[in-house]
Amino acid sequence: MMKNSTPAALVRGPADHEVRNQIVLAATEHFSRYGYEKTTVSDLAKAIGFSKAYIYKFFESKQAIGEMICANCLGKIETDVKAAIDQADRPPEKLRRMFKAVLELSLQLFSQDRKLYEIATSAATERWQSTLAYEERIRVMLRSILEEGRQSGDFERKTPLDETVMAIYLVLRPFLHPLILQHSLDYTEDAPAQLSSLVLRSLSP
Amino acid sequence: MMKNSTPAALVRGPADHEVRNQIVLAATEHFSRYGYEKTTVSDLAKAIGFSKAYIYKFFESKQAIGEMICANCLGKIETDVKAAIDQADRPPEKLRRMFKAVLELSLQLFSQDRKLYEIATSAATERWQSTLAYEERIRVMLRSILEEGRQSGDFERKTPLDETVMAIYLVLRPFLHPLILQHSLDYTEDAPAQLSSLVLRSLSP
DNA sequence: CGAGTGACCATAATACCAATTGGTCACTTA
DNA sequence: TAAGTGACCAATTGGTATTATGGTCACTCG
Repeated sequence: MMKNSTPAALVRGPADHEVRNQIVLAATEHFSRYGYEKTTVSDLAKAIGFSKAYIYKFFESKQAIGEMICANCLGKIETDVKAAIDQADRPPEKLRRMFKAVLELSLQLFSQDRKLYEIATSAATERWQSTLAYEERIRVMLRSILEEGRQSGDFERKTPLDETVMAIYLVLRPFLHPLILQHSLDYTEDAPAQLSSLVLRSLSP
Repeated sequence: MMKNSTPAALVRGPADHEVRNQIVLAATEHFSRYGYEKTTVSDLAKAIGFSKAYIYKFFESKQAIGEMICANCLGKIETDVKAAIDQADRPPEKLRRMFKAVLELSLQLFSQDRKLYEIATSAATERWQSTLAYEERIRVMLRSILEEGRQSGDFERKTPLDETVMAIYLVLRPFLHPLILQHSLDYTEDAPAQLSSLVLRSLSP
């Protein structure tokens, strides 16, 4: 099991350096092919033709490398979710798409990049920064849809915004959190539609 | 890991027998003190002064004994939730209390009977009958509140009842499912109030 | 016949030791 | 000095020999 101290600088040494990219590249390759646990830091070193010690000039720990890869992964999902939202122009539809996209993309990671999914699972379970940041960004997206909807008159304005954001986030969470998602597979078919409908009903002015 | 075939008779031999009760009693004691895994069938046999083989005259397997204890446990929660609901007289308040009670009681089991909680976790993860039945009973409770609320005019009547039941169940699930609840501890403070408010807003006619 | 069991089996858990692994540091070399 | 490393350590992990466990069955005995 890994440590998870709170502030912890994850990277060190030269911030923008060719070798850092090589490490990230090799790690992405290895982690997604053999898995995070099965990949040793020496493997990564060998892959880029340097010694293991040199890797630690760039990253605080193996977990730090994992966090980087995980952050990329979640960043990809976030971008795609944003794209899905942008395809709609009215807040209610945006919210529907957000639910649908979050679930589909998470599920896709689960079924197509199982190894990376395992990293995401560890990250969520052990509260890596990458996950915390991702969750926060999801809440921000949620809030901005709500704000837009309140402005446009699509959504009610009485309930405190923070509370609404949190409540909807809690509804979405089982399909965001990799570990929980694994235990919600039975419901992935209808959940996004049913839940976003429920949420939208609750938002009606 | 344990098997989990679908229909499986869990008990066998004489349905109502002194020894069966002794077994259940001893199992409750042992499981909640030492945990399900750490308790061997021989331990139970020793506790009631019979041989291990005799226990198998009453139960199909060790898991079957676990299911019985788990069912008792969940049955207790269900009863208490029912009691909490009955304290309110109007459907909206019933629903609020249901959310609150479900979370409080699950949380209580988690913090006070950790060992039994572990059985419930296995049961939920491996889909024991006891869990499936419990979940179904929760949905039934939900539905009856909804029906009452629709009849009384407190709740809207447009959305198909089944869909509403399912959606609300999905909202509640993270706090019902022992494994998921463990990963939702951060939210237990405000979740029931916020979520039941959201759900009630969605039910308003 | 029926309550109850000892002996038995396949598999799962455990205990144990050797090999790896994450991580550091003094050191080389260009 | 800065890029890069071999050698080293404490802690995990992997492999394995052994034990314990879930479960069955032919059998006893009253």
